[in-house]
Amino acid sequence: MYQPLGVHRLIYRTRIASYVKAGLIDYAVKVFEEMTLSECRVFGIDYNRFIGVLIRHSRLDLAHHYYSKMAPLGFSLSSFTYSRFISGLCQTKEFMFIEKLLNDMDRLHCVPDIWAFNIYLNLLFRENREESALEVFGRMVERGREPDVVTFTIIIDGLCKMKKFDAAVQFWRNMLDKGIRPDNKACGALAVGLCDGGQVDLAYELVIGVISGGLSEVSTLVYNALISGFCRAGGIDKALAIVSFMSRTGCKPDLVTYNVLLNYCCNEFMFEEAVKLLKKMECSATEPDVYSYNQLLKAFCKANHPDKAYQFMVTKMVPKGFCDVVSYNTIIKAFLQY
DNA sequence: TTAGGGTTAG
Repeated sequence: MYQPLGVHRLIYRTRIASYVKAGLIDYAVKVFEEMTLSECRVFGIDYNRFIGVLIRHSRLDLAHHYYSKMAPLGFSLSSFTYSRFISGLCQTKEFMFIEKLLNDMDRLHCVPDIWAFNIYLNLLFRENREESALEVFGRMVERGREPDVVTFTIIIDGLCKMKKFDAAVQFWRNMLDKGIRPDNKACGALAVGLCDGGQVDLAYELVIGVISGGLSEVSTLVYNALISGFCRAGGIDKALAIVSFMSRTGCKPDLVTYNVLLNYCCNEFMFEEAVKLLKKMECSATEPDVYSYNQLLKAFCKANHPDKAYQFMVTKMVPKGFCDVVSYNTIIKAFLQY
């Protein structure tokens, strides 16, 4: 009986769609394969849709396979599918193939979307391929894809981790010049990054600059990074000033804020302040944790009072279940040195 | 459907 090929094609498509809907990708693959071997023409759109499905289901090898089959037929993917393909390949770190897809897109004059670029940039920095990352950034700008706050955050974070602070700050300024408002994550990347590298004053200047300029609102984490940075650099006054500043902006100190300050007091033999802080915590909604108690334990030991430390441990820490390997190591070391 | 992870101890 005569049946036009269009009907066959429709049947194939329907079968594939129902298998995909049911999550039976292997069956869908079989039908697609059958379709390509049959007499009906398989169009670019069929490859596009099916490769899209394979990418969504993380079947990247198969997606690769069909991509190489479709190219000689003169078919190409849609810009959307190319972008999803690149994003997917970032999970499997297939750099060579990503580059091939980028070049293919160039030839077709289509540009990956912002997600594909950001995901790729992030991968390159995670793999310490800073030079390639900056090249990709240049390529992105050249092709007219405007970087956004996520792009800049990835770059700033990556550069700080590589200790390239000047370059990171340049990108921060570049972002502001473009009128992009740094959000909490962007401020976090810069604050944490610069403080880790000992550039606390610079971190403070840049981050507080955008907050007091009304450009950004940040979370406790960002303030904590700065507070901790100043405590480590011996700038307790600045640290305390940030604590009152954050409270004024409606951002309450949390457990980490208290612990950072406790840590400072205990290292600097400011025993009374430490006890006061601990009591304040015990009375507040922010109850101390094992970290907090370990700070006090350390303070007793540093003051050459392992006996008092032991008392503190037995009466205050053990009943609350707040003793860990750090507590025991601290006290054992103290008794050995006593 | 699609992304940025990062603050405190011995």
